[in-house]
Amino acid sequence: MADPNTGEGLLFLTDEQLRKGIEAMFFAYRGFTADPDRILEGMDYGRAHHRAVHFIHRSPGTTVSNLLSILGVTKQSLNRVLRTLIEDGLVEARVGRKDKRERHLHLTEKGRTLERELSDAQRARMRAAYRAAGPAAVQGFRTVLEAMMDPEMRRQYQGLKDGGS
Amino acid sequence: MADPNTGEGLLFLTDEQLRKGIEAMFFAYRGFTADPDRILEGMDYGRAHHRAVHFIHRSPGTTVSNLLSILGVTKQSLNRVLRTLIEDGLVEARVGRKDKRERHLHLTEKGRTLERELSDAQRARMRAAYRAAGPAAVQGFRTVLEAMMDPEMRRQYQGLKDGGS
DNA sequence: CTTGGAAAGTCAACAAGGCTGACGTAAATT
DNA sequence: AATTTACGTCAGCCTTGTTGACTTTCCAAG
Repeated sequence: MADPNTGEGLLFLTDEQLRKGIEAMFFAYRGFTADPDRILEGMDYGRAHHRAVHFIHRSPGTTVSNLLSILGVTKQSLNRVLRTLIEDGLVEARVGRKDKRERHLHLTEKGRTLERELSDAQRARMRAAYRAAGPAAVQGFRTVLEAMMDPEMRRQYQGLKDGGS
Repeated sequence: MADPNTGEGLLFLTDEQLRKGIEAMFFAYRGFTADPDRILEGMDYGRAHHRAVHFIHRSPGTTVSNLLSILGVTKQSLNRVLRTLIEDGLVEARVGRKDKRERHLHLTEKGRTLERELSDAQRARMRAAYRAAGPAAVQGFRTVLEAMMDPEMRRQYQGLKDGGS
């Protein structure tokens, strides 16, 4: 056991352990999206609307292209979602003051109500999981997830200043 | 600070921390699926085929209904995927010996080749993340993910005996 | 002041992968 | 013999992603 590659220290890198991690991601993500999905079904909205509402809430006044790069979809795809949200009065698109080509996105009161409903549900599950796992586990959870992201996404994740208007 | 609810010990349960966890899941899952998606694009296959191949590999001889409950989709949806995999010679469906209604699913050599390519890519990212985060973080990662699952999924995740034939 | 190009929006067409409902068949179970 | 189970299939629908082509607006550089 002089060889560090055969020592106990690296047992967490075996293919079997990695497979368990992969499956954990798969099953956990299902749980992660289950509650908002349940709320959304019945309304005319889906997961794509949830994501848009979430990130507009997080960064009020964000522009369309900003949102595009966060969500990683095409503008046509986002536009379809955004249009219904604006038509239904959940989102307001304000023409930029400095650059009038830009649209700064804000939630209306109605939009904030939906956002709260969705995020309350999602946070409730998250909170239960965090509480059950404890602070040390949560720290590890965040560390591994961050290491799994593409560098570009990691930048999106870490830098939330944004804002503007 | 005699009240435990205001102590430092629960700071990891604030809404802000939970929001960070939610976004970490979102961005990490994108990274998680990126590499297999890249391999699959160009072939006639997608993420659904990957999932089927993964779980058939994990539990050779599993039945169709078994797979249905693991993947959580309708039989029509799974059938569309399974049919192409069988037609293309990646998966073999053997009629059950004891119960001839059942189809026991196995990967062919060709199927194993694709499985290996996909899981190698996915494991590579996972391994890099694990290595960067360290064993303690990995332990926490798994603990939190497990706590996030629906109870039913947790059972699927934990009990992998299965097998059959 | 003109113009090139970025930002935003729109139309059309298409694909993957979910879903429901209805129906058929073979085999096991009662 | 009747019912239930496991599986397959046809048809049709929805959401959410894609590409391509085109227009309008408007900032900024020449």
